[in-house]
Amino acid sequence: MTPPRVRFAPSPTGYLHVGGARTALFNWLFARHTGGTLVLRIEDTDRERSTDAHTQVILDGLGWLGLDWDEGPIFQGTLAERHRADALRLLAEGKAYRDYLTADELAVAREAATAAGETFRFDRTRLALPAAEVARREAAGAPYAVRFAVPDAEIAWDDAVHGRISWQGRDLDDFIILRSDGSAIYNLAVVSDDAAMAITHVIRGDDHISNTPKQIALYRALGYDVPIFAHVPVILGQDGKKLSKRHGATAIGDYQDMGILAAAMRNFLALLGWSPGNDDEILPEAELIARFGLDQIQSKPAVFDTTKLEWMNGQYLSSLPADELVAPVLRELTRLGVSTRAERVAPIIEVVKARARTVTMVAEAVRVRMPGVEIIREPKGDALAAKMGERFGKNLRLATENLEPIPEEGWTAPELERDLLALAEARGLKLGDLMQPIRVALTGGTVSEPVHELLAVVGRGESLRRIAAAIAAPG
RNA sequence: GGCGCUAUCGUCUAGAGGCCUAGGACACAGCCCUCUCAAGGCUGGAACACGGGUUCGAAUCCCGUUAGCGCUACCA
Repeated sequence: MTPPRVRFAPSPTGYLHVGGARTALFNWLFARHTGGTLVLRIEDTDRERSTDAHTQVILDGLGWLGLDWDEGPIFQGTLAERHRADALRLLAEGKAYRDYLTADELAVAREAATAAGETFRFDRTRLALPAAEVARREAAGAPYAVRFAVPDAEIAWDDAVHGRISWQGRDLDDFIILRSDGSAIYNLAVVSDDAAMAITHVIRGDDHISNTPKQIALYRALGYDVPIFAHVPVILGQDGKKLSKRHGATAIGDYQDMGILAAAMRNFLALLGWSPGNDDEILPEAELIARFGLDQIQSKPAVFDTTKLEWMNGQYLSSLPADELVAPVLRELTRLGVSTRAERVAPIIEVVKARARTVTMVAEAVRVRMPGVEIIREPKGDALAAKMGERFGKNLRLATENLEPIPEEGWTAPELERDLLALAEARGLKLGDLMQPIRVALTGGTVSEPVHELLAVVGRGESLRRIAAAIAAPG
């Protein structure tokens, strides 16, 4: 069996939507799983709305997700001649016909039908102009559109995700394949391209189901092999409506900005509408590729759950080595206006990553642990100081007395832990009463990694300075 | 309106006639661990849209109803 050829064909009329990204991911997983070829085709035939900037955003988004392609990007705009030739061939073979009706005349007919409470249908016999009028317009060189004569027969296919889907040709209008300006309409262009590119599996959004019978009719009329279709359901927002800007982040770039890791995004998107068949949730790239299959794609739409995405991101944050997080964290720190180096940041990431759900949270935690930065006092930190009253400052002074003698070389997590534990023991202090004030002094808040690790990562000088400041300016 | 698609916990899903008094994950609640918070562990509440069939037996097959969504362009 020859390896499959699939394609991802976005329109550069906007950013890369999560739905589009998932379609791309499914195509990519299928290609990688089967050893097939993924073609990237940019469908830029809508000249009004297509822009190079959008194309770039889409390419960037795919790159961020780690999705690569084997052929392309091919710009559909450059293929117009072949589209036209296919349409003209259909015309020559009598499988399509000229329609001299102008767009305005068509609109009038449509309105009339709607006003009469009827369903508007393009009726070949009823709407067609009288022969004399056709001849007159033809002689005058009037522009015409080309309509495909849909055969009155059953059009059915075995969809890889939905099973058998069947339509009656008579339920389809004779649709236009060539505009009066000579350019091809989407349905024809897609068929022409997919056939020319020898695409074997069309994996695309559910919203194309109703285009499929038209396209199959076109494949048949043109004598091309009909590919296998796999229609992937749409992604919905929390309210069950199609995911849109109203729901907040929908562009793939938004998630990058939110501090989502590409690996987590990929994993999450894969599980949205696809299942490996068992209870596994965390599936690294290789696993995804190994287990992916069209038949495990869900046939109903899925609601996008940002909370679960963040949970998954937290899982990746915890398990990924700090080294792999340095780049995204550095990127985020730059956005926060902090410039630093990888060597400084890596050890801090190591101790804070387990507690974070997003790269943004990691970056913020890293920032707070760097010398000379301003500490933002959190309400909980103040509340603790207030609750402890005098003991807050007293315990901090006690801690200082014990920590100050520790030399720079001894300022390590194990050493500090031993020292702090001994102090609490000696003074009969509850561990929390000793540790929490230090935590508040160093971070402003009540949550962090274990205090000895925190002290180690912040460093001797900065730690002592922050504790002193907290003693001087209590809650 | 017509045509088509879909229907398991709040959400993502497992389930391809008996293994289902329906399993897992997120979220939620409680407990454990613990200097805090995460993580982790344990426990709990929570679903087969409805109605008919078929069958010894149905979440699983068929039909209908309801609901949601998509298309119905000289957009893609």
